[in-house]
Amino acid sequence: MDTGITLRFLALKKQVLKKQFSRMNDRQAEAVFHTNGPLLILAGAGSGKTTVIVNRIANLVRYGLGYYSAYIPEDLKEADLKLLEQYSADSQPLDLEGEPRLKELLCYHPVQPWNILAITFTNKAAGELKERLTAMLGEPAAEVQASTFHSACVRILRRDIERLGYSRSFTIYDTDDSLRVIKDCLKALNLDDKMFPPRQALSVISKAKDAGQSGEELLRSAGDDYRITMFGKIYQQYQKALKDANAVDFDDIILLTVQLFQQFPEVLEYYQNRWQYIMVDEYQDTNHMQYLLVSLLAQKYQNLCVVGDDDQSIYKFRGANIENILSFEKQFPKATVIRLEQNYRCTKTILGAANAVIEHNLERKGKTLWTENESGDTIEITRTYDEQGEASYIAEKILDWVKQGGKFADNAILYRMNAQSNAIEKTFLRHAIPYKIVGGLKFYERKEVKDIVAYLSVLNNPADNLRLRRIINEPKRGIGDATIAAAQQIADGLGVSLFDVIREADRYPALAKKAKVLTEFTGMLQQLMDDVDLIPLDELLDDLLEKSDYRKYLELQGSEGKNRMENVQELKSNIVRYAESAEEPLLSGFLEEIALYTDLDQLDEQGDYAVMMTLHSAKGLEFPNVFIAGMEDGIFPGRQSIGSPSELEEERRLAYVGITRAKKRLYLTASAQRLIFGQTIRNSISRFAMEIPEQYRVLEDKTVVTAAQLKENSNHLMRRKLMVQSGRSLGIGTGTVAQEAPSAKLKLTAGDRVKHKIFGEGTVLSAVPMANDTLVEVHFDKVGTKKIMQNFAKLERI
DNA sequence: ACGTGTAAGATTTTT
DNA sequence: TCTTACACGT
Repeated sequence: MDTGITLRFLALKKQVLKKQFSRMNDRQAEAVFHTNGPLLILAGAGSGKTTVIVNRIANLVRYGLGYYSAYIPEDLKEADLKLLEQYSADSQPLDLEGEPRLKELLCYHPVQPWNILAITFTNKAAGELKERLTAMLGEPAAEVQASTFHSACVRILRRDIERLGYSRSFTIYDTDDSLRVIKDCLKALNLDDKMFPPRQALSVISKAKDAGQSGEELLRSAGDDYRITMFGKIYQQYQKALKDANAVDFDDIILLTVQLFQQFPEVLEYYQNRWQYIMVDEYQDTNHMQYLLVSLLAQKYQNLCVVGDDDQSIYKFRGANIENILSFEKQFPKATVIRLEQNYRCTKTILGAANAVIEHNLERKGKTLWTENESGDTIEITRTYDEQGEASYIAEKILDWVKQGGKFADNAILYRMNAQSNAIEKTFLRHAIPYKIVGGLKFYERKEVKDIVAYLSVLNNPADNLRLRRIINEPKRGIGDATIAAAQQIADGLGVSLFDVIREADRYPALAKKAKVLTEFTGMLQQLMDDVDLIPLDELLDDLLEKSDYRKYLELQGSEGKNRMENVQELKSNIVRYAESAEEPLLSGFLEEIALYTDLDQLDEQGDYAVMMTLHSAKGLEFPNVFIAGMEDGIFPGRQSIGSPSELEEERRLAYVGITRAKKRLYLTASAQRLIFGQTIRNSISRFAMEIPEQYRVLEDKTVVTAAQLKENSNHLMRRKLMVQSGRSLGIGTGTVAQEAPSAKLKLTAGDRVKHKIFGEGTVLSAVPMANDTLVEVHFDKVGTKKIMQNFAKLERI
């Protein structure tokens, strides 16, 4: 064959394929066309990393190794080149099925979608990835596995955990459950929980698990260190409790999977063959065990692509090991490294600020983002007198924005800790700004929801002692601590579960007195268990509410109970939603889903709400306008981090994440004083704000309070008392949608006589329209002159 | 066994 | 400021 035609073919093929991904810049295209071998993509904020992942998968599935392959199809003819030429300028998706010859020319070893595993940080990210893949690839996208580390591992464990001595119906314990177990262990070991704070114990155990250390190994490594010895004992006890309850914690999910792979090479090989192409997003936030997991899986084919940004590593406190990304090239010597440094999200101003701030960190790979976007508005740094002033400032800016035709949903308010949301929430309520809070009081952490989930968990896994004890006397059945302790003792003695003991309570003299209630209780559960696989899940929930008397119990609680019932109903609609979406709805499947669920996952784009969340939750999101509240030394960076250079760097990375969430406008607010944990503290402006070069920012000082504002503030206090807690009802971790929009505009003028619920009757002195309301000054006959917001106080004219 | 009251404690970030 | 734990009385 003459070489001219083959060379022209290879060049033309590249051209056609490149055109297929013409929206990629050169670096991105390089990442997309890289197929085999380890690949590290250092992707800066807003550099289109999800797009790259999606396109890379699409390329693998559609064209396989086609781009770089020197393979020449059989009987290549001039007509083939003509065919390719036809498409060489066309970026429309090619119809490979409709043009078989085109497929032969362009594809080489296309990858089966089910051979691809994409790991993301949150379920939401996994969902988005799938959505975008479906848009590009159509049906085959469904076969690609996109999930979090935890859900991928749970699926693996569901198949094979019996090899490790657990049963397949294992329960997943969240942090709260784990803490309770630790507390029980401390009691059993006769240890003081002040000497050994449960949280600290849990963190020690978590670190040990990340290092692959068992309780015994921790104990052995302790030497004569008393504290570590004790933590080792707690760890042993804790792990035994989990295993007895057939439960795993978050760390176990990863650790056990790794152990499964290490101890059973045939299982590992199965998954190595199953997932020949692995992609990991947010690689900077993986911990050591996750690294181990990934390297085991990728060992055979070495087709591992990790995407991350060392500057956005913000989970060190949770064990994330920034080393994973910093030394990827050492761990995978043949790795290709691609840097994505063009930012498509932010204005030049915002990006300049972000770059300048992060440059103060020493521990980094070092990269500088650039953008072709416009320079945009200057960053406003505003210092207010107190947190109410801060909140009002934010509210004002948002109302301005909306008045100019913008949406509430264009705005995000980010803060360092959830406690800061309160002041902002109240102010938004007052200004009728609709908002949603992500995180904070979580839906699945509410007592009534946890109770019902505990019931369901026990139905699924009767060995789950912890959850059984949670519900055994909820609602009250006359089964007290003494009875439970006696039963637990028998259970421990016989080496069976608590459930098995109380089910046959009449066999044990120690339980004789309570045998009737105990067996009634287990009988009730048994009836439900018999139905688990027979009736729809939502019916099961209804039965449960009746048979357990939980509904009755809530009904006796008046309005509070009503509220709780609403949350239970919300749980039920979640079950229905799950049953509709799952291929095979199972109780265990539902429990698994909610165990790995976070509030972030249900943040939807529908509805026009301003969003409030912590800086951590904001990772991966973007908004036209971003407010970062509490830009103060002592808050952000937090007090504890100021002494430690490495912690300070982590805080600075968090600042970097926050700043780069903004597409158009960035507002930083600091308060001269604020009430936190019941104490007033004074802070100076955050060093991070000051690290932004002056060319990008303006500083505005609003700390000087006018007399009118002071009065306004005291009115707020008064009004707050009137407000009671009107909100706080809606389900699923949403905050409350601002209630009533300003009611019928009653125009008041000086001289009008009005009536107020508490102050009685009075005469209007002045009325000044404000944001969404009117500030009226009224001289009340009995209590003198007051300034009030008209709509809020529901003034009536008489 | 259960409900009430008071005291102490805790507050970073979360799969 | 808010929640949780424990002690007390019933």
